Amino acid sequence: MSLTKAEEQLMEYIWQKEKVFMKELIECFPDPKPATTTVATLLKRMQDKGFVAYTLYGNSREYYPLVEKKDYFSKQMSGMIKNFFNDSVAQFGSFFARDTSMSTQELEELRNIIDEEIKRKQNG
Amino acid sequence: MSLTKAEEQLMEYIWQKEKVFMKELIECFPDPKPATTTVATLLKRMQDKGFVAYTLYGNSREYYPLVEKKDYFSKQMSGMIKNFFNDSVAQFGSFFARDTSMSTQELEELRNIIDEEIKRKQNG
DNA sequence: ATTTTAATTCTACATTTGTAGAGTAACATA
DNA sequence: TATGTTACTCTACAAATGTAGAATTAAAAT
Repeated sequence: MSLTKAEEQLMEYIWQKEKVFMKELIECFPDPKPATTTVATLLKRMQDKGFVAYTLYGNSREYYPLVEKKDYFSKQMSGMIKNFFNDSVAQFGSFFARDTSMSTQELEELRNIIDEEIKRKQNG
Repeated sequence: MSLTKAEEQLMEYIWQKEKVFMKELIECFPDPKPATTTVATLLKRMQDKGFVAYTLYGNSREYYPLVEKKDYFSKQMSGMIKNFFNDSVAQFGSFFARDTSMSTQELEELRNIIDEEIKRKQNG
């Protein structure tokens, strides 16, 4: 199962904070901030889906993610790559380099990252 | 505005075919195929959203995309990058290289693509 | 102990999305 | 031209989503 838009937004704040009480979460939102009940509903649904859990402190809960951002994101990416690029990561990469408006500098930075990654994989 | 999951699936077929009649679209789906009315509804909504248009041939319509796949996809990516990577393409690239399960071969392929792209940009 | 405050649950409701039946219009053909 | 065929529109409806009021519970403050 996957997060909806509203849940995803909230999840992003949770990932940022690592651990967080509802009150703090609401403060993360720009005005107009959602009602506490709205956030509570989303948190509930996210628990049901297995994305967050909490530790009880007194009467309030400190929420934390059960799914890592990178795993969630990877899954999202896989989905897109599957749908749009015939399940070929390379085809996607090609698209990404060509058709995303990256500056030369950004491209070079990316190439360096990839280079390092290749080396890292070759060594161990 | 953006496409829903079902619309996106349909759009993918339209992009593949470039021009297509509803009948052919339905054939694209795996069994169990959706009812014609279902596809018709989706096509209608997609027209309203400005994603497809059609040419009339007799009493039937040949649909074609108004939005290019790469543009649509770019926008999707931008959204994700904005949400998950603080609007930094490089940060995304870094994530992509490190945390997506790409083989060394795929990474090398990607590096070559990026290299070419850098050269292309430097020349003209 | 009583009041205040804050978090959680229950319930609700409008909107969006996925899906399709029934009816209608137009075309093909006997 | 009557009849079947196909595509489209209108309408409908269940499920998912975004949002939040009312009631409840529990902690905190006085």
